[in-house]
Amino acid sequence: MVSYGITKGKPDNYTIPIVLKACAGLQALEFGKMVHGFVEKIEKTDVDMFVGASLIELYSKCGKMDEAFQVFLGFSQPDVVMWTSMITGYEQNGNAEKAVDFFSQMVIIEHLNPDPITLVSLASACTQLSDSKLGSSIHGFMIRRNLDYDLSLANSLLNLYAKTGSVNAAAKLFEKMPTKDVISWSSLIACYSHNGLAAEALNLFNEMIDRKIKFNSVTVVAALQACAVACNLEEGKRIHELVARKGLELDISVSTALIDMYMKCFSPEEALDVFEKMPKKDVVSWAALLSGYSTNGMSFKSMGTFNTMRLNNIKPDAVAMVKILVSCSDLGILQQALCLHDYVIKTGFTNNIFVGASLIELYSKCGNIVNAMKVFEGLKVKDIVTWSAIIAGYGIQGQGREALKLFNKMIETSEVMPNEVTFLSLLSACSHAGLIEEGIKIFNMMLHKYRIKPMMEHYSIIVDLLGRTGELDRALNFVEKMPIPAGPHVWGALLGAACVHHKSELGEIAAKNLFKLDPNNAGYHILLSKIYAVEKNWDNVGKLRDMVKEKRLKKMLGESVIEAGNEVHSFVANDRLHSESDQIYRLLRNLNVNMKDESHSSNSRSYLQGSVEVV
DNA sequence: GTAAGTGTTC
Repeated sequence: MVSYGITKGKPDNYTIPIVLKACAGLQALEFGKMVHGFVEKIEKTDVDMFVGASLIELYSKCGKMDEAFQVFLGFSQPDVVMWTSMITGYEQNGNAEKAVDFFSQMVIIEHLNPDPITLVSLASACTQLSDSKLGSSIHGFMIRRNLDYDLSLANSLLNLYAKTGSVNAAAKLFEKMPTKDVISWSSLIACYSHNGLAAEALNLFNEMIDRKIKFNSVTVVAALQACAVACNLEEGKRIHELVARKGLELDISVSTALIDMYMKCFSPEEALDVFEKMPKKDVVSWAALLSGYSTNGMSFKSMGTFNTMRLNNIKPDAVAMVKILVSCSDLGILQQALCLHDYVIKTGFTNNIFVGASLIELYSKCGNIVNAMKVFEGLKVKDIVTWSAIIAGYGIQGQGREALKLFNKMIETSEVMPNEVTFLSLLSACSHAGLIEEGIKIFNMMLHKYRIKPMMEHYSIIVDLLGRTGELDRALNFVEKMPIPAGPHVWGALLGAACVHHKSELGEIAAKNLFKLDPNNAGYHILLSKIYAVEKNWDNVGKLRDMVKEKRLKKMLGESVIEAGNEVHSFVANDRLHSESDQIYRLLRNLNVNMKDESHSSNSRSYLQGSVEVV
């Protein structure tokens, strides 16, 4: 310890917590341990609880919950603050279950009264666990104890509702809050954005501006996300100008959100412009750029960006890794897949379940199911995403029976429960392999055994399955009996089937619905005209062609890449539609948005030698 | 006189 020549006076129970807090803030574990030693030397028993709470905070901020618990055990009658310190510690170290456990012990066994701060930490733990039920009971408790005036507590509850998708509860709570700060406003805006309610989010943001309530970078990020989900370029540009005026543009999270917004609004040039103006770029901004390119059908450029990123000595995190694997999947280049897999191994992401699922997808899309299976089998932990990915993989290869076998294995040998996407993968596998009765059985199993409500995608795959095998009456009957109005993909599947089996009457029914639902899509007009052409009904063919011209419809452009020998060519194809498997994988990823960078090994630097070079 | 708590980007 440094001596300042002060010989009189020893640190006491007032000064020690201050020193410990400084250690916690600096993550200075060794120094903190010295202070701990000092405390134990002068106070063998009956350590002051203020000192105790500070010690718990020190250890938990340094990620040492076992040590924190040892300190806690040294007290026979810990008070609410000490209990709360433990709850907070577990929560902030990602062990929300333990946090809730401690809370129950404190209340049920020790009969201690939680205060607002205890409840804030408990609410954070519930958010981590997505436990909105427990959240509601916190809310009830809060009201009974007249604690609903506590701003931080209300904010953390608001956040809980926001993250668990309880939009109405969040909005209601916000309305009832007697005081609101920028966190309350930002949380509700983010809540709307994350739940796809872009108009509500932007309205709220504009209300803030109208009422001259100060917003910050967090608020702006949430508002930009709303523009991104709604593909609202105009509003996005307006917010861009606003943040530029306020000097928030150079905030790294704001610029990254701007890149993301421009990319999702299909404006890659503007996104690149923002990126290039950033004084400092981190792995998140690079990932936004490269994943944006793949969103815009420029996966080739995405791969190039990944290389530039590494040349700039930016180490990918698990999310960036997933993004680049997805770009490579879009291209379907096996040679690159092998390089990236090599890179994943060398950077120590092999046991990350999200990276694993993306690798399985990548190999499946490249047609190498053997390697996909090897990756799957090598994963220590297999969650529903990895199971669904391998099932979908077999489905794409047309190996429906294998997919069904894997599903049965999953149910028999693991605790993993199937979700919407698992069933989508299975149904798609059945459809590709022409397994009608199996597909129907799976669909019924989803409904009755697992009580999962079908999404539009499930309906359209069933229609596709029936249509593909020529069961057109059954398909139409199925559509008519759907509990929700059929969407464009359902009618599209029916139209496709009518086209294959030359049924113009059925094609007309499907097309009529499609023209209503998706009037600007040229593809449907062209499909119907193909049916007429087979019947040599040239009048109707002509009428349809005129319609397309009149509405100035164009088919969507998309990029494709072919691998020829050792060369890779990128070209623009004019009819690249998003395939079913793309959709399944996209849904699979979306169902797992709360991805955390867990297995990031610290000794992973760039190991790029010859064989690992990407594109 | 002293201890615990809320929202951000891929």
